[in-house]
Amino acid sequence: MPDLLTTFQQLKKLYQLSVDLTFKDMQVLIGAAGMRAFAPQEYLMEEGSQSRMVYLIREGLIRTFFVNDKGDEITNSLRWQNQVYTNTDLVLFDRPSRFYVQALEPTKTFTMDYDKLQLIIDRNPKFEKNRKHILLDILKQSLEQSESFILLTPEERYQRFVRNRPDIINRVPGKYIANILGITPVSLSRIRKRIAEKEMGKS
Amino acid sequence: MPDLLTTFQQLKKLYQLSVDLTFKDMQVLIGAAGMRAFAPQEYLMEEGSQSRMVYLIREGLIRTFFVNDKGDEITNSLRWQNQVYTNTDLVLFDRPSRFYVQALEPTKTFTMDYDKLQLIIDRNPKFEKNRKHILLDILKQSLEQSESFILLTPEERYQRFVRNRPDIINRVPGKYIANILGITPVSLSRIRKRIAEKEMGKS
DNA sequence: ACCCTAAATTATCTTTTGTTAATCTCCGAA
DNA sequence: TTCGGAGATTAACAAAAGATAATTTAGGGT
Repeated sequence: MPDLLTTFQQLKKLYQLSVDLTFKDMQVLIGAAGMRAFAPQEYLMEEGSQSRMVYLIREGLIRTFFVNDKGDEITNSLRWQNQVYTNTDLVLFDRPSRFYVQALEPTKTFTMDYDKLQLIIDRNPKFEKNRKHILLDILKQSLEQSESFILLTPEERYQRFVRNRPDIINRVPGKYIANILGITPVSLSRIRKRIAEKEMGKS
Repeated sequence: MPDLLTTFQQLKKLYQLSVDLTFKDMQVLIGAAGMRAFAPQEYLMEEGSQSRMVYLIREGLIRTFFVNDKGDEITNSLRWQNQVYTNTDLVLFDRPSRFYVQALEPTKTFTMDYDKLQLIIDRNPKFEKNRKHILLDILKQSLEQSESFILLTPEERYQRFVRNRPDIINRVPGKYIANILGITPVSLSRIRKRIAEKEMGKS
């Protein structure tokens, strides 16, 4: 059994949940939730899925990707501990998922159907205030990503990624990082080399 | 005075508002709203603004931009008729605006303070159902933009822009379009030339 | 109709990226 | 321990983008 209290405190901080939300409130949610573990390479979801499952990642790391015209997999996001994944295509936009979702590490999740989650939140006014936060979190990330493409060069995007997610960079194959930065793995390799050479020059 | 009924019907369609929302409901909102017109080049908002004003554009076109380290203006979005602009930095993320907002055409808007708008929505349950739609619309646009940077080349992004916004392309200086596509105006010019040459070859 | 200015295009050169293929490295399974 | 394979790096070349500056185009104001 995971350390639920720790999980709760991390979540509260991460999503800036209101102070009067207690561990007991959280237990209502957790009591109604399922649990599911995924082995590396295993899929949480596939293209075309109409799943309305919400996953809270307790441990591990997942990637989402789509398959382009040429048949290549293009990774477009990573999620890890304490983050939420749900099929936004279906839940927000009423269309089947365009993505595959795959565990990259042994991954443990809480699971709950989206509609059931909404029901519980509806019935408990304490949750109401916090409902927006996860949606806002997704929006914030997305806005930041768009901005980074407009404002930064690929090299700068990589450096920002390293700075913002130093813990993640060593857990994920570089080719997935490259996709997320909008470049090829070969180009990422060259960028790394350039940066290393600059670092040399400095010291 | 604008044709409010037409505006209402357009909005209802654009944001997929619920069918039982009547023109009369809308008039409650409009009655509480102010109006403001902007001349071309005039600013709706400047960097550092703590304005909580929500603008509904009745007519015209605006751009948002930031100023980078070098002092260049980088346009990062365009909004036009029936779209909403608000200082998302402040309203969503509690920080002063990083953007300037400028009218590019003679622009007429409805205006209302964000908090007042929320109050009215709170008091009228008919609006409640529809509250999410504008936020979702922003999110959808942002997700699509991020995706386009990961999946498409600059040339493909331009072609998608032309296809999706044929009406806008002729109303806006190309340099702003270039910014939004994440490329330089010079590069946009070359892309246009390449495309024109390909079109030649076809016919 | 003319001028002025901003925007767009073109030219030139440098830098970066994409593409493809070869090589290298490392880790896990047998 | 060895072998196989995936991922990373490197190489070589073509294509595209960035930077800067010169030139052309187009539109607004007088």
